[in-house]
Amino acid sequence: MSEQYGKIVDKSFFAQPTLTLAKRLLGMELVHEAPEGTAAGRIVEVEAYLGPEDKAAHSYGGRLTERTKVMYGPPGHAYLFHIYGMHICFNVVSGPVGKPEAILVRALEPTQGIPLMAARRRIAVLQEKDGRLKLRQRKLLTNGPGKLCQALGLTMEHYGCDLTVPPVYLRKTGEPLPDEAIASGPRINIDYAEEAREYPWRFWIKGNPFVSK
DNA sequence: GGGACGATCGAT
DNA sequence: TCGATCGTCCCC
Repeated sequence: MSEQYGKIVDKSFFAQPTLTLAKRLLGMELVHEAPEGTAAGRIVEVEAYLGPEDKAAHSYGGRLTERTKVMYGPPGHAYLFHIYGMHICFNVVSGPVGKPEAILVRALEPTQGIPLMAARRRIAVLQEKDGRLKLRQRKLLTNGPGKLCQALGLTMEHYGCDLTVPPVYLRKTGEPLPDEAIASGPRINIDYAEEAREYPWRFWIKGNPFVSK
């Protein structure tokens, strides 16, 4: 086990190119300490959105609105947005000040606060004899960008928060994953993005069962 | 003021 | 494959 285990990331961690940072996020934990309890999961799937040049990005063409403004600030903060009128997605702001890039977290492997996550997701708790949720049930908690926000209790109140301090932060779990353990491919649900549809900017941990469908 | 749309989810 | 559901954006 690494001596880095359990440490919260510091600001310098975010000073790397967005595609590199996206892969470095894989394997790290996203944690939310809420009044009702702490919930966390290991990041197993992400997508990078590279600002003005990327037709799939909310900041395409330098679009600057109340919704997108946090992406123009320093990296390591939370960009959350509403989607389809009923879901929220969580992103890590990336890129230097003035360069509006972000990394969408698409799926987690639950690690802490699983009963709390199940309650938030309103999933009936079917347990094994040892008290753990069945794998099939644990997957339903966080295998999608909207699901993981609901499970962790992330809301628009967390818009812009600093991910190097509680209540929402990133925690190291060991050494970075080797490239051989990482798969990549086109991003999901961006049919409107023309040539950007094909960019292989979705990254996930090979073979991990908690990756979204 | 109003219309169109969406980095999703869950049921069919 | 499709409908739900509403904040955001942009145009009128």
